[in-house]
Amino acid sequence: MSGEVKRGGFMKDEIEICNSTVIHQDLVDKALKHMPDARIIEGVSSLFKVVGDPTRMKLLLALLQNEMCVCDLSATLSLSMSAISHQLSVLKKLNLVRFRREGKVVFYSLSDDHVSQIMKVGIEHITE
Amino acid sequence: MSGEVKRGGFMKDEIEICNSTVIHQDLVDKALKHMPDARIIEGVSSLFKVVGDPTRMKLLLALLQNEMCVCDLSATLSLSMSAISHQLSVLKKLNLVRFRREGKVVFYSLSDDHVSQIMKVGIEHITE
DNA sequence: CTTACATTTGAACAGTTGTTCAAGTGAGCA
DNA sequence: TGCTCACTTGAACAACTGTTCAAATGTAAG
Repeated sequence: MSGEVKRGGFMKDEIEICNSTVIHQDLVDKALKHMPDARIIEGVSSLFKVVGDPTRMKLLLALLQNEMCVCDLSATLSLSMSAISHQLSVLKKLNLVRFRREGKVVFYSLSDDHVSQIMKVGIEHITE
Repeated sequence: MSGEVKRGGFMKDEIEICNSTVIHQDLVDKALKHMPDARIIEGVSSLFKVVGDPTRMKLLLALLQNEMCVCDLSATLSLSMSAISHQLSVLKKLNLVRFRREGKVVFYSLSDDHVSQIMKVGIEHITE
């Protein structure tokens, strides 16, 4: 279906995404020049993605106050322990929480204050 | 299927989420006391959710440098103009970007520096 | 009016996400 | 040893997300 002629008449193999002349090549170049490395963008956005979920944000906010066990968190968020545990494992994978076993109970806590700082900035900007 | 007997044999009508005794009621209370309002949590997490996508983050990073049109952004991110436009509409809905029409071209820019500050914090924490 | 073109919009689709349910660990205790 | 309990794990499933495609706007110019 409609495998038309592209507009291949150009000498440079240009990006076929924007199939017209790039309007402001200088701006594009400048934006690309200042664009952080792909890994950094990936890292930052996955960090934000984690806090971008209300459940995980509540978990982190709760742990900001105290070290807590899964059952406590379950009661605090009114969510099943399974759901909590799944989300905690996400936070674990991103190294945002630590855990410590004491008998049958597992206590979770924030692993550093990166997250709390980020949440603080977010809250400030929303509430102001 | 399998609508079995739950485990109804308990005397107190306790929270059915965490079907055992809440281990540390004091910690739960403290966490709940300091928990921000549901609206705030929702607002903050949706703000983070927006930046939690690499494409949108790149868009915002590009716009941090210059006001740019859709075609420029398309070339910068190597993504179709349609995809860019869809994501820009998400950013528009959250009031993170402004736009300005000049003839056939629409220029987008950051609507304030909330976002840039948040991205900066995120990048700092990842790169350090 | 017609054409060209930058952009927007809606439908569709695959891929991802968060929760639930049921089964599985593993630690303490009878 | 066997039971209870706090927690974890895997599968399943509905809901959501991001991109693509095709069609629609809206503006400028012929």
